[in-house]
Amino acid sequence: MPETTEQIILNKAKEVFMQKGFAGARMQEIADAAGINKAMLHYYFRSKEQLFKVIVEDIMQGFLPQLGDALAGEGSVIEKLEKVIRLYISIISENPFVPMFVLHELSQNRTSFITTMKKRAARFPDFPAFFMQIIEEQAEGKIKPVPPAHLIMNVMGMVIFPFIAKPVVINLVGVPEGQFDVMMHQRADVVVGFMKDALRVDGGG
Amino acid sequence: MPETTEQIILNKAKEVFMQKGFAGARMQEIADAAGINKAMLHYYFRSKEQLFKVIVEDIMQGFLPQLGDALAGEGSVIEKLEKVIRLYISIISENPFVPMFVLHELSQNRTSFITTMKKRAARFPDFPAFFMQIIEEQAEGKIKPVPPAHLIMNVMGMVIFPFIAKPVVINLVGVPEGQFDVMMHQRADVVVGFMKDALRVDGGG
DNA sequence: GTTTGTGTTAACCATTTGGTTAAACCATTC
DNA sequence: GAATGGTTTAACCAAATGGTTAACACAAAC
Repeated sequence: MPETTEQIILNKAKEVFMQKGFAGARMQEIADAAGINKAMLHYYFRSKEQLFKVIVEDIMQGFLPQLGDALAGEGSVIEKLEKVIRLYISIISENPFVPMFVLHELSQNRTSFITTMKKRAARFPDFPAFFMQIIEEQAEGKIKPVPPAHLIMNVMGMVIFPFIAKPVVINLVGVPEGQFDVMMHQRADVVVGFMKDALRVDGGG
Repeated sequence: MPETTEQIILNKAKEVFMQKGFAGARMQEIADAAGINKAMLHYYFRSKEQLFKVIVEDIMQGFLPQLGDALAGEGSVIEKLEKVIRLYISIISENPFVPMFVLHELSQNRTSFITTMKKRAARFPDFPAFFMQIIEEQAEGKIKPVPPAHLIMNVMGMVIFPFIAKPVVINLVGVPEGQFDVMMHQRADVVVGFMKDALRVDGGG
């Protein structure tokens, strides 16, 4: 099955946008990458903004529902957090540019994508429900009383930050480029362990 | 003492570059913000890249040495990490755009700033030395055996990530805008506690 | 009060960039 | 095989953008 032109554009545009950001990306570069004329971009997707929007939503569609699933099912808070950690490290490892891209564009609020997402997505992460569960387990003394919002910030930070900061880790901390991927491989276990140790209730809470 | 034109440019350019990134920033916008002619920008700083470079180095100069100091002095690993957490949350709170800016531009490696920094800076963070200390304390059984690089990634992730992800926290997690600043105020204590609990060696390690 | 040199401006320039147009291509339909 | 309609191309366009230039302001030096 030969890829359709539209698909080729979408894939290449995704690459370019993710690495350069909206402002840094050039329609000509996308066209070149896709091996087509620049006019085709406008034929299939009206404008740069339009193309960008489609891609952002496409990317988010690959991330948010999975988070929603992980938080929604059965299982204790710790089990769910472990699931989130392993899941996100895994999918980010295969899409290492996504976090920086999403967060950077979000910080420009060029996209009101979250509103868009919420509308269309069942399987949108239900944080209030998860926060409730956290509070309950903390009341039962099953886990340490870390404020829910802080807790998920801790976990998401530990998971996502290294990918965003890869150049810093390599150049500033001094981890060799090859070593980095190995580290990310071990990382799921490390973060899971760290999280469990931090939440463990032992002796005095 | 009236601000010199050069200083005004520097300050305004910093604002614009930090919020829009290099690619998104416009020389005209910087000129307008500074209340001067666009030609003045080139009079004082030759080119956009030049101006950008000066600003990046300026910003880094305000961050790296402090990290270096915190890691270098006396004190246990936990004490140093606590110092780092409190210090960085404090200075990032006052410069909330810096992390996203630095990390994004770094990911474009538009700047070889780290090389530049290393050359000129005494007080450049000495990670190898700090890693040694971590390994020693872990060998002595004072703290849990988390691989050093992972440990600082954990801490830096928990500290820096929330600022980078502010729009996500507000729109996705659902924290009200005003609440966010309050949370960041509490956050140093939360992260310090989380880190200590995770590193505590109790009963079985 | 003229010279001198820094600071400042308005006008201008070349290139880049997102976007458009009109014609050509080409498979399918009649 | 002519007509149809979606696809593709080359050429073009206007606006934006980084950068330059030549003249001007103006205080200090002479």
